Amino acid sequence: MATKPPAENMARSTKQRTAILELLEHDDAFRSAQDLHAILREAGSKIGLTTVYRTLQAFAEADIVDVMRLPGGDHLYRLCSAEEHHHHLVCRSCGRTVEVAGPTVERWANKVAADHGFTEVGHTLELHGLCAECSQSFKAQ
Amino acid sequence: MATKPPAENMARSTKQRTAILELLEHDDAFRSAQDLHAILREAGSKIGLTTVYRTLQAFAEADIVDVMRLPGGDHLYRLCSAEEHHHHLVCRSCGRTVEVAGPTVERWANKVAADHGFTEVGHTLELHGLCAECSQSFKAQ
DNA sequence: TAGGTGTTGACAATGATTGTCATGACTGGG
DNA sequence: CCCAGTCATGACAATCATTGTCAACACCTA
Ligand SMILES: [Zn+2]
Ligand SMILES: [Zn+2]
Ligand SMILES: [Zn+2]
Ligand SMILES: [Zn+2]
Repeated sequence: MATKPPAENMARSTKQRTAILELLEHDDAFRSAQDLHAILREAGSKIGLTTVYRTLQAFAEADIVDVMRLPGGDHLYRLCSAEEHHHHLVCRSCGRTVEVAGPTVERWANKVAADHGFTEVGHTLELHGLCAECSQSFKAQ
Repeated sequence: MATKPPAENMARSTKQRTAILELLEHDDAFRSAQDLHAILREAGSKIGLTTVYRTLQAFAEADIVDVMRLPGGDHLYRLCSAEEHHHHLVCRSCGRTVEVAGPTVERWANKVAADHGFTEVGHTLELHGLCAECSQSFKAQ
């Protein structure tokens, strides 16, 4: 149950990985591989789409980034500060994301699972809505 | 905020829809469109894959079935008894599913969202583990 | 029973993700 | 500093669930 090995398959440090990491550091919303690729190309990088996909996957395995799935099924990535288990409150308009801990939920989940005889329980939880700012914009039509 | 119109686009009753519905009625696990299609063909039906997809979508829109997404991104469907909002406790080995209500979670979600100035909040939550039976099998190696 | 319309199914198209593999970029040792 | 040994990259092909198309069909009702 320990945290995964820090960097399973990230032996070397490269321009591409650095570039992606830097992008993520200046962004508090979840982004897709395609988005990041587009941004990097826009900025003049010759990075390949495949590389972006692979790098993001590696980051995810190493728990360097959090992954979330869009209703459509696409993967989105975000650099998260919290080291421990947490969930996300995402603005469905601008993408702004807040990390939230859910001790209440964790307890509830464990109890429910136990009550039904389940073991090895895990869970996925995500909150989505309109952030304060976007709520305003919408109210003002 | 009322429940969606019962049957937006399901004007007629057909053999295919009946067949799919019947399959779902005798199954308490989530199944994919492809699974259901395979089973129906197996049983001699000439139903088309496209039809299964469309029907399942329609059922989902009409809140006749619940949808869940696999880590890989595929859609799974299940006929649910509870009419109100609920979540799922799924066995990741055999797929057996239990419906659970989560008043605690609902309250928690609303509070967290409000604390951060978010409005129009919704959430997705799912529990997965090993059911009592599968836990046994695994323990017995 | 016949017509109007919702449905079907074979097939093509989509599009994000993954596989391939020759070429290029790190890094540690000499 | 230079080189070999790897690991990483990127252009391109391949997957594969899902969606789009559209002519042939099946409901249902008047
Ligand atoms: Zn949690
Ligand atoms: Zn916002
Ligand atoms: Zn359900
Ligand atoms: Zn089970």
